[in-house]
Amino acid sequence: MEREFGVNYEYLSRQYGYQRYQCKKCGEFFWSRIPRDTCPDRPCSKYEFLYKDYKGVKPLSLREVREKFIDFLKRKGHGVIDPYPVLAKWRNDLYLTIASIVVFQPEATEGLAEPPYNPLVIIQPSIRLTDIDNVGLTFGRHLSSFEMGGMHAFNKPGKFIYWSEGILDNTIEFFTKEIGLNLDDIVFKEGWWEGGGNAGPAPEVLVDGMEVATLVHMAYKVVDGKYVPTPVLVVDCGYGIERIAWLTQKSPTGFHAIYGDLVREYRDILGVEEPPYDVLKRVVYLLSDKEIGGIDEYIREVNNAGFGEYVKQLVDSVYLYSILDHVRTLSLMLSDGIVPSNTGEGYLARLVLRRLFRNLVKLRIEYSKLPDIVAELFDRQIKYWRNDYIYGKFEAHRDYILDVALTEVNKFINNVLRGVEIAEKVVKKKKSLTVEDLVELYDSHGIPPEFIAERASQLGITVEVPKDFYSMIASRHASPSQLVKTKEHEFPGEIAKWASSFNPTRRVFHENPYLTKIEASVLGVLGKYVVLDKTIAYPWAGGQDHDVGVIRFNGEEYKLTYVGKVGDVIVHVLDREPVFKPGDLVVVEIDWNRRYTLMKHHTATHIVLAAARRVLGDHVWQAGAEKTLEKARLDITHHKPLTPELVKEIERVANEIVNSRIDLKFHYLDRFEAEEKYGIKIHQGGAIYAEKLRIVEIPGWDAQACFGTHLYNTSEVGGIKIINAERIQDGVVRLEFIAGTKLVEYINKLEEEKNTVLATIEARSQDVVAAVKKLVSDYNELNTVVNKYRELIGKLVIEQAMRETMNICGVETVIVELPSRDEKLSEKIINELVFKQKKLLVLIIENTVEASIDPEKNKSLNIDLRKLGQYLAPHGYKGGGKPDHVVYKSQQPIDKKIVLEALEKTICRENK
RNA sequence: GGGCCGGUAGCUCAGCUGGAAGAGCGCCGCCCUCGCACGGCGGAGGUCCCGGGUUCGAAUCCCGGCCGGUCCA
Repeated sequence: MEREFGVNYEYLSRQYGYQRYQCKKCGEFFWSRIPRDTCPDRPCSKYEFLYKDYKGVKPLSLREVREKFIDFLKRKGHGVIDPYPVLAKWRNDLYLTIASIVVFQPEATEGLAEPPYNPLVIIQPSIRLTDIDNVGLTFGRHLSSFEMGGMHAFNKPGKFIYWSEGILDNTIEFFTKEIGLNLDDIVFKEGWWEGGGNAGPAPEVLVDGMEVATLVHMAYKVVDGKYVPTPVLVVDCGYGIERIAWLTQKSPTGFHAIYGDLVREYRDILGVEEPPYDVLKRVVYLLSDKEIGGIDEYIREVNNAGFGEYVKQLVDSVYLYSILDHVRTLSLMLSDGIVPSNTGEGYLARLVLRRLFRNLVKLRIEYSKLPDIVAELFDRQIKYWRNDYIYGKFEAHRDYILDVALTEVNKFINNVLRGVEIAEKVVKKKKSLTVEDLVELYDSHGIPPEFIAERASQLGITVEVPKDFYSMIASRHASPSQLVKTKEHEFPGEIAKWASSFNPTRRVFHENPYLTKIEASVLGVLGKYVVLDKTIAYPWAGGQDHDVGVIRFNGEEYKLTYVGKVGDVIVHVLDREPVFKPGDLVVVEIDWNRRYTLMKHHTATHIVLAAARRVLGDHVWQAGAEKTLEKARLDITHHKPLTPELVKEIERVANEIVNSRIDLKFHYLDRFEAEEKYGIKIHQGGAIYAEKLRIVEIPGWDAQACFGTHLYNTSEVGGIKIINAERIQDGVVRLEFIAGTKLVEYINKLEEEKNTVLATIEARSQDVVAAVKKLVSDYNELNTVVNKYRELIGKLVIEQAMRETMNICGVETVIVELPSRDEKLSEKIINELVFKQKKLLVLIIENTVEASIDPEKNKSLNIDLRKLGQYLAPHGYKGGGKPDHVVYKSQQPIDKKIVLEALEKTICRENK
């Protein structure tokens, strides 16, 4: 199998004179034209390319590398695909585009749909955050986002494009003829690639220490840990566009090659000094075969290399590079519509944002200046990439990018300020910080331990941050779960199994959503479950509620209580077991009023989404939706809560679409055709993997892959009223709305509520506002009066109590009885009698008796009122309290005599 | 989707081993001052997120929910 599907090294040897060698350092095998002891890959080799004199290589900019790559493969018969977004909305197992092949998975790689061209070439910006800590430290080898030059072909039985020989020919021709390298410079290292359920041999293309391409021969599927040949042999070759540019330019770092003048602009903004050109290049060279785990190791290595005097510039530059990188990655993410959030892909954006901000802090940028600096950095980057093939789109999303950056930087600042407070509190309280404290501060409050250590040292406390801190965090979290679980209403296993044995049900509700009655023949019956050859009953799917109705047979009528989907088979659930059998003809009739409302709500949902995108921007995606008889619900991504004005504006635009009387269009297209025609925005309801997608189009406004039943014209919606708009989580706003005749029901309900309010407050006029205002002012007036009476009664009660003061064993005691609870009155009485007059107060209200004495006074008296309990308990009193304040409760009305006796015993014995 | 932290006066928060709801800032009035600031005295302002439970008694303990934050997928 290896030989059949594998890399044709034999061809490499015969055609190009390569021979196999084993690296004496790492032991791996590689192919070279000239004898070599070691492979030209780190850590076995340094970046030799930095100082090598390539005769035929001209320095190429990023753009030139891209152009050469595309033009070359175009000449070799490859069709050109424009870059896809980094937000992988067509996949439900990935958030971000991590490689060019991701664009074509799974439809093209599984043979479900034809790719747009075959073979094809694409320059695909890809995001990989796993190595984000290394960005900067490796001077350009690691980037959080990079351009992958993708060379792809899909070989199917009967349609062979090219395989290993073609891969090797193209690669060698590109690097020699287009880039100008000598064949002797190019080495192929044997490798194996595995990911996303696929695998295959994957030689790495190495040039003097730099891996410039990986040639994945995707030939296997991984099924239960075993390699199974794939039906489609996929050529998945990725060329590192940035690395190639760096190689040809031989600039000290990859960042110089990518960002050119922007490096200097960022230096000026951030006040970072440039290390001397030769020093920088030398350090990059010397460190290029080292594995550098962090900034401390880096400093050590710089010192070891003898460049200690430049350490500050060199360290600051690492942060600078990482800042350049993060700003570009974020601009990409935000341009493609990611909304920062505490969950999902939004969290990945926030992760990069927070790292960017932390790096700025490390460059000693003051918090107060952070917002301006951040805005400036994004602004410069957007300008730098103006009109660029890949990043030119930044400019169109400038407002959104800057808005998000500022929102997030402010959140970050608040978070840090709050974090410092929390950290200080803990430090002050405990005088020291344990590792657990650090973990909690980071995990629950997002405060990095470095920040705490710094703050603590200012307070004179040393805090040790363990080296493996972040892996401790990782181990604190549970093992990873599935990325996305699509919610489907599920039948019991046996029913699902039974249903899936039938042919797909003909979906007449798609052919004509206005049919209310149809004759169909029975294919299968299992208990109350029925499968027909065709149906007009819509199943629970795509967030649209199922239909209800009846199925008739021979004058017998069965209620259709639920309709569901098992794959392409539609299952009808009846109220009881039917008498009809497979082969019988039945009549299906649906509840049209319900269906029509659901249709209106569904079309309204597409309209509201279109309106929200128009009003708020392209970053708005559907994050969830549900259409029921009562109302429709649409969750959209947006970075801020919606103001009432914005909600009104969305509603206005939505109704404008209704009034424009637009005919909807329905198409069946494969994914690539649909994306080509309508863009990635068709994937609103999550990815659907199918040969053909059903596209519902509101021309000029919206097009999405959708299973639901829709109106033929927007005007049928009648009208749309947004009844609720709330933020349901960070980055997601929920809109709830109703359409059509539901508006009347809604208004009727409001009217009823209004009338109920009016009736309850016995208003004479129909003016609710005036009536409620009057009610409130009456209430306030009444309160004022009650307060005055409370004042008066309090005074009277207190006066009477004072007159009736008793002397119990030398303690001045007063008894007050109140008919009912009034917290404010009690408070007043207690304040006066206990704390000012220094009496022992017994307050009897309903079934409770409360005794209190001023704690100050009690210091000399030394009475423990809790002793009352001993004497009261036999009479069924329960309670307790503090020495100077107790409360006892009885089931019966309070008997004053019992209380007085208990009090005497308590005080008199106490004082003896 | 999961873990963790939090929700108390207009704001920032304390109180959380159950027992009379607090501080600072802000607000109102008075004193001091030519006036302001500072200072002093007095005052208003509370559904202790919601619901249930345990208890004589819950801001505090238990259960459920809502909301916010944060980390990780």
